[in-house]
Amino acid sequence: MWYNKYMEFNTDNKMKTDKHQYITTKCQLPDINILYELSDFFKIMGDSTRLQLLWALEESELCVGELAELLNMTKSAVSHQLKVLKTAKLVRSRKDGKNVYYSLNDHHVKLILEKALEHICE
Amino acid sequence: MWYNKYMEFNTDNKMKTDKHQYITTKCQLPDINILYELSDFFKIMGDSTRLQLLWALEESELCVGELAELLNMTKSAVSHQLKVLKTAKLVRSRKDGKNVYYSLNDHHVKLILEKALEHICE
DNA sequence: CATACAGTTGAACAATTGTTCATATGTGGT
DNA sequence: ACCACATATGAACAATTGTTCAACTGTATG
Repeated sequence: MWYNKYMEFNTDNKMKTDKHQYITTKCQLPDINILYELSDFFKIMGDSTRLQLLWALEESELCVGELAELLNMTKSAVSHQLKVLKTAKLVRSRKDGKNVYYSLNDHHVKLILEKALEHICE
Repeated sequence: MWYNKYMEFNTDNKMKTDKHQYITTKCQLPDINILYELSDFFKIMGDSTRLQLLWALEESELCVGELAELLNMTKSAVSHQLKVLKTAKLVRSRKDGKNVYYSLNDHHVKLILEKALEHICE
């Protein structure tokens, strides 16, 4: 007989299909909603363009054009991805004349990247 | 004038399109190949089904049927995802009669999940 | 006001993804 | 040998994703 403290996982897994709007609960034992938030977070990190943007911004704030030149991409593509990162609250923006400067918004991201790097590098 | 120590980012970004086979380098400064590996890792974590599997296996090893019942999924779907996790070396398997038992293969994963949880929970 | 530049946006497209279904493989029991 | 069960596999499908392109907003400058 097997038993597992996370047995209550999918008491309500219809939520997944309709773009799961989470019930915001305080953080304790990982329930299914937390896992949805977690996977959404990892989904955002799971793109090399976005990781490049985050790495670049870890150094200093940069505007869209600079980032586009740095990563050798169109401004449009960069802008699209910055929007994703901003919606996820991973970056913030500051307008200065014609330019919009982006910078990191969350100190956790760096820590997570470091842990993941340890994993990759064995 | 802007400058950034990661300026050499995309000296060779054709590698991205053809499913980037990485040049395995020892871990030091994050170069573009490391970022590809990182994003591949996050991609795998970026699915709630796979996260559920990992969480469940953190407790104890389980076989495919048990996991399927636990997550309320078909055995086929579970098997497919376990294969993804195994290919990524995040789980390992052990055959016992008709059953195949899966367990976590990497201690880093738990640490990363914890860091990410801290981030989610603010 | 006109122009040039910086950034945003939405539609379109190809590419990738996760699940389902049907089928195959392998194991133990009778 | 046969059957029942556990798992794996591949094709098919819908859904999601990232980039490109063209058009748009906004700002500075002449």
